[in-house]
Amino acid sequence: MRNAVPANPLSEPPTMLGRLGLINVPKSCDVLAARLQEQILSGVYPDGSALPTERELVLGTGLSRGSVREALRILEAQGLVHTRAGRYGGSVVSRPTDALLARHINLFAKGRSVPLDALVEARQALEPMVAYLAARNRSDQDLAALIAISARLDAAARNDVPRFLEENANWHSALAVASHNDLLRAFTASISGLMLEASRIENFASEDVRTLVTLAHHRILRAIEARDADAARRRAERDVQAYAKHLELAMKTAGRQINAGTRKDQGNAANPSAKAA
Amino acid sequence: MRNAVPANPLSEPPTMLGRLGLINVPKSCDVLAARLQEQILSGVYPDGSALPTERELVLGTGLSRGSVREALRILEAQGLVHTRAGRYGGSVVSRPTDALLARHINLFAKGRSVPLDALVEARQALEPMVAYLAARNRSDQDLAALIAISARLDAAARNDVPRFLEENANWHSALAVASHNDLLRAFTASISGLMLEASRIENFASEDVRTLVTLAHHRILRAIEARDADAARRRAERDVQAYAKHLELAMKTAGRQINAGTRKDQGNAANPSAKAA
DNA sequence: CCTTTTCTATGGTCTAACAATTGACTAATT
DNA sequence: AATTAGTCAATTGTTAGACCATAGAAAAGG
Repeated sequence: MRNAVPANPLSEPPTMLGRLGLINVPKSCDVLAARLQEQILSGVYPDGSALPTERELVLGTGLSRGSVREALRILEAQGLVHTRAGRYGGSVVSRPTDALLARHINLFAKGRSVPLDALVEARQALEPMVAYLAARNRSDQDLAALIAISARLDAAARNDVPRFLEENANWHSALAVASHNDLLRAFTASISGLMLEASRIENFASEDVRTLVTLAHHRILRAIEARDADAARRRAERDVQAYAKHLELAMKTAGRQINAGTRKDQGNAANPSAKAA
Repeated sequence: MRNAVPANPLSEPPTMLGRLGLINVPKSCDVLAARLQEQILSGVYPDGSALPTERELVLGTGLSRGSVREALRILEAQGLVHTRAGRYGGSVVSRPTDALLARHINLFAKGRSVPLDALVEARQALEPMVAYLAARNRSDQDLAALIAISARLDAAARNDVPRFLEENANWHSALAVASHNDLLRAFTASISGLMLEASRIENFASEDVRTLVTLAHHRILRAIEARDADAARRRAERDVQAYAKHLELAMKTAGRQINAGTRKDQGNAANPSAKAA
C-alpha cells in the first residue's frame, strides 16, 4: 500500500514522495489538550476561571467523555488546571507551581541519570546570581527567614547530620525566595532537593564540610543583610567553588560516579500491582 | 454527616478531629501513575523497555481501562513513556527530552508571566558557566556547529533581523550543547526560546545591539576554540552584563514591563500542538 | 438564627463494544 | 527468487451508556 493508486500513470516517483514528510496523526486528547492550553495561555481562560464542564466539552468538541478526560489529565500534569469533584466543581485554571516545575526537573534529572557533577555545576552557575539578587531584592521577611534557618543550621551542624542536610537545602531555597526571581527560585529549589537526596545517601558531609558550609552561609547572610549585592555574589562564588573542589576530591577517593537517579531501594513494601512482566 | 457514627458515645470531640488533618482521596489514575513512575525511576522498567499492555494493567490493578489510560496520559505528559498503536505497540519507557523540559519551563514562565528581567537574570547566571564548560568540554563537532551558526549570524546581522534573532537563539543553544551538561542545556534552550519569542515581538534589536552581540559571540568563540575556559567565562560575564544594561535602558524608555507570557498574537503560526519530537 | 435534610450538577469509575493501526505472516504475481 | 499484495491478530484509539461519590446550594425544620 505504498502508493494509493498503483495503476495511475500519474503516480509520483519515489523522489516526489520524499517531499511529503512524515504525517503524524495526533490523538484526539492531545489535540484538545493543545487547544485548551493555547486558550489558557492566551488569556481566554484566565487564572482562576473555570473551564467548561466535561459534558460541555463533550458537546462542544464532538469527542467522547473519555477523550475529554484524558485531555484534562494532560493539562493537570502540566499544572495548568486543577479539577475538583462535586457540584459546582470542575476544572479550574491555575498557574504552574514551583513544586510542579521542580518535579519535572527532577524527573528529567533522574530519568537521564544526570551526574552529580552537573548538578553542582548548575548550582555554581545559579548561586552567585541568586545571592546577588537576594541582597538587592530581599524583604525584611526574607531576611528573617534566612536568619531563622541559619540558626537551625548551626544547631544541627554539630551532631545532627540529616537535619543539617535538610536545613541546608532549606537555606538555599530561602535564598532563592529572597531573590524574587520565579525562574531561579524554581531551578534552585529543584537542584537543592536533588542534592539533598544525593547527599543523604552518599554522606559526604564530613565535619569540615559542615563547618565550611556554615561559615560560608554566614558570610553571605551578612552581605544580604547589608544589601551589598556585589559582596554577596563574590562570596557565593567563592564558597560554591570551594564546595565543588571538596566534592571533586571526595568523589575521586570514592572512585565512582554519583547520579541524580539513585537506583538503590528495590524493597517496595506495597506491591499490589504485580502483573505479568 | 460530619461524623460517621453520630450516636456513638465514643465519638471524638472536635479537638481530636483536628489532629487528623485533611484526608486527600487520590484518584485511581494518579495512584497508578505514581506507582508506575516510581517503578520506572527505580529501574524496574528500564529505558526502552515495554510497560504491560493496557489490558494487562487492567488485570493487574483491578482498575478499568479508562483509568489505566488516564494514568498513561499522565506519564506521557511527564515524558516517561511513549505510546504506539497497533500490534506490537504499547507504552515504551523513555527518558524525558530536553524539548519536553523546555516546554514545561515555558509553561511555567508563561503561566506565571515571568518578567523579561527575570529571564535575563537567569541567562546572566547560566551563560558564564555554560561558556566555561563549553570551553572545557567541547568536542570538535560542537566547535564546528558553533562556527557554522556564527557565520550565519554574521550574515544575518546586517539586514535580516528575524533571522538574526533566530540564529542568536541557536547560538546560545549550541553553546549549551557544547557544555555537555544536560541540565544547563535544557535550561538554556528554554530561556533562549522564551527570549526569542519576546524579542520577536518587542524588536529591541537595534543595529548597535546586533553588532554588540556579534562581537561578543566572536570573543567567546575564540576562547572556546582555544579551550580557555576562564577566558570564556569572563567574556560571557562581560557580554551578558552589557546586554542586560542595554535592555534595561530600552525598557526604561519604553516605560513598561515585558513578560514571558505575551498575550498578543492570537493566530500563532507556530503549531503549539507539536508533540514530543 | 442555626441545624439538618434533600436535591442535583458535577467529576470518578466501570463495562462493553467497535474502529483504526500496525507489524508479521502468507499467498499471488512477475 | 524477488517483489508485491492480501490477510491476520494484537494492540491502542474512541465511543456510548450507565452508575457511584462528592459537595455545595437550597429547602425544610427546629
